[in-house]
Amino acid sequence: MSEDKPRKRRGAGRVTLNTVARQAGVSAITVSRYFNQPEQVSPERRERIAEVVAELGYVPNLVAGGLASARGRIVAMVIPNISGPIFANTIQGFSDTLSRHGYQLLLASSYFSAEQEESAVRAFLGWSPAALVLTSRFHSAGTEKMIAETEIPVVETWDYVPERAPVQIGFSHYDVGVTAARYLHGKGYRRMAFVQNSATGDFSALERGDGFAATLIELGVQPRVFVPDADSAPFEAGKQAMQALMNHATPPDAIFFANDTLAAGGLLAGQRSGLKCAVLGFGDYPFAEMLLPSLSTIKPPALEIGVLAATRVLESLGVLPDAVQRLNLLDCRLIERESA
Amino acid sequence: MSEDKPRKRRGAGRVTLNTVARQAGVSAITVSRYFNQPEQVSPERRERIAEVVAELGYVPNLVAGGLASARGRIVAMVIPNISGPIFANTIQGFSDTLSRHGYQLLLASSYFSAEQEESAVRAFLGWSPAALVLTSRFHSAGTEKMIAETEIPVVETWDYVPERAPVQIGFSHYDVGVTAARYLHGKGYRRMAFVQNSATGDFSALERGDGFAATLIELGVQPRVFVPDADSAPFEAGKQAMQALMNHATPPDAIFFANDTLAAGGLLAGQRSGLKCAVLGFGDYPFAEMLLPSLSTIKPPALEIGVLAATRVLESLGVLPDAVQRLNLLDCRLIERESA
DNA sequence: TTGTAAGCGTTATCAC
DNA sequence: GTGATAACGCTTACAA
Repeated sequence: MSEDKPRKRRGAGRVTLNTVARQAGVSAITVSRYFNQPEQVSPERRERIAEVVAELGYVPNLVAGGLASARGRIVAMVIPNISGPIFANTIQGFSDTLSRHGYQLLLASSYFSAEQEESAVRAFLGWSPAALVLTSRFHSAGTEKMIAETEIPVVETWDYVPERAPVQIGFSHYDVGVTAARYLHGKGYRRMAFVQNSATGDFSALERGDGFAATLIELGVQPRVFVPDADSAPFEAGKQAMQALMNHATPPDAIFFANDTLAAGGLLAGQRSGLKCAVLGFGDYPFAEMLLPSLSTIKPPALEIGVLAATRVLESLGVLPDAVQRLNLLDCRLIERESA
Repeated sequence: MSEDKPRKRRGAGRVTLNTVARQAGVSAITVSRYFNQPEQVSPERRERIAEVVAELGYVPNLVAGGLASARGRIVAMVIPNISGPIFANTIQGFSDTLSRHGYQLLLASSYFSAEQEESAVRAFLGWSPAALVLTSRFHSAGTEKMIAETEIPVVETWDYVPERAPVQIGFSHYDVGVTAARYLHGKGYRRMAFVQNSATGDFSALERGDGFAATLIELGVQPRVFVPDADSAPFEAGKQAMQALMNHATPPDAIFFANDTLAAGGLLAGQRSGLKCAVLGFGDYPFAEMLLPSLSTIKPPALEIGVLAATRVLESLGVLPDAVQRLNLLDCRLIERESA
């Protein structure tokens, strides 16, 4: 109303939708439509508004828009860690797919801690994101409650089990263990061990171990399991594991590590001390092909998970057309290199 | 007003500040204070409000708060890429430091493209973030205009030059090149080459090369520069570089690569074909110590950059007390391993 | 195709 | 210490 003295307290004198509208000689809602349903605005006005927007350098206030429409173009993701090589590709694929459609990524890491995940989810929900993406199906009771009650789409990544309610995009970690066991057994190895992840809270890694052990038993082989010091550095934990296992009276002839960093540690420890033992990793981290011997490993569909998660989110938001067939169970690929 | 029939159109029947206030028998603003300045609310009411909040599972709507106060607890960051080993640590440190103080991270990647960076910045500004963090000092004109006009704090990371207006947190890439040249020269090498990054748009890498070349010339050594195919995969580009350089009539005795992935490619190519050439990388990527020979490299303060950037942001927002001394120029450390 | 009026859920302001 | 009231900048609903 007070057009001559618009500065009140907050956005004092800022360029708003109304500024643009006045300048263009239209109403605010028309400018709003220009941005959101341009086809509903006549070409002449469209052109005029475009001019004014450029001239004034107007940037739509998405916070206000989000409040008014109760749906911001923002998607929240909680992931165990950002810097690890494994999830980074998922984030990248997710973020890129989102931003290609005008959505932004709100990100936090949980470090495999259910409490940290819960607090991140709580904070995120306050932004009323368009969707929420989590990792794995292991959450705190508080998180479960929130995702059960929220109305926004929730997607779980890096996991796949039949009975869950939220959409899941990933693969069965148990089956990865099965694949590893069959592969090594098929190569003729008979004394096999699994090395757990040193990061506590990585339940998915435990599942890989379970699948591995169960399959070996089926095949008539008694599996051994090595548990590194909790929360020790993975590379060092891998070295430690290799040394400990090879000191045994009947050392293994093949070891399946919970991830490639552990495997790299094992490989190097074996290499440096002249031990002969096949090594299989999980992750296909960028360095796997750089090692000597190069590391055989199981490659999870990290990037695809991110892209597909974003796609499913955009579908349920109506931004993308619904896929006819929703294939959310992805494949892991065994990559045979020199180490096993 | 219509308390008996609150469902209008949007947030139909949602738990809001008012719901809590009514239930607790106080006014909305008191509940608001309970969250933002709890010390201004009497202990009895505080307790009562806490009960109601828990009972109703109330989550404050940060979008509404952001609109009302014109400052959301959200910080935007644009980084060349998320999945690369080099920036991942910066993001991690940044995100963790922020969330420790109740701020959330809005993230996008630019792939070293000034256009993508600009479009990300434009989208982000619409969320009126509390601050904006970019990478390097190379931006499009549009981005420069926006950061000049915005009133929120802008921080540039991974760079440090004296004359810039925005706060910069990082180091001099030119000086990294100087360090590399002096180090290799000091080790007795005399025929040296620099391998550029295969990713176009990585101007910082070019600066490292400049510092390297200029210093070598000062030292009386003529530098050679190898330029890989534009946008080829870095690991392959490194192999290619090594092969090409070693095929020369007077092959180099030491090569400084623009980053560790390139260096790893070079190292492996040399290793596999029995060539003898010292290799120095940049980045200290996680695999550097896993290679055979292990990779000598220059370690940038990736994590520290993220933490410090967040710290500076929080300081300028008044969340953290202003540091007495603001040391924004960080050190790179040369890590001597086996390869050089 | 365009406009008017009424919120969205919170915080700033000012009064008590 | 507490509250009434008016924004914040936009979109929904409805009308023209």
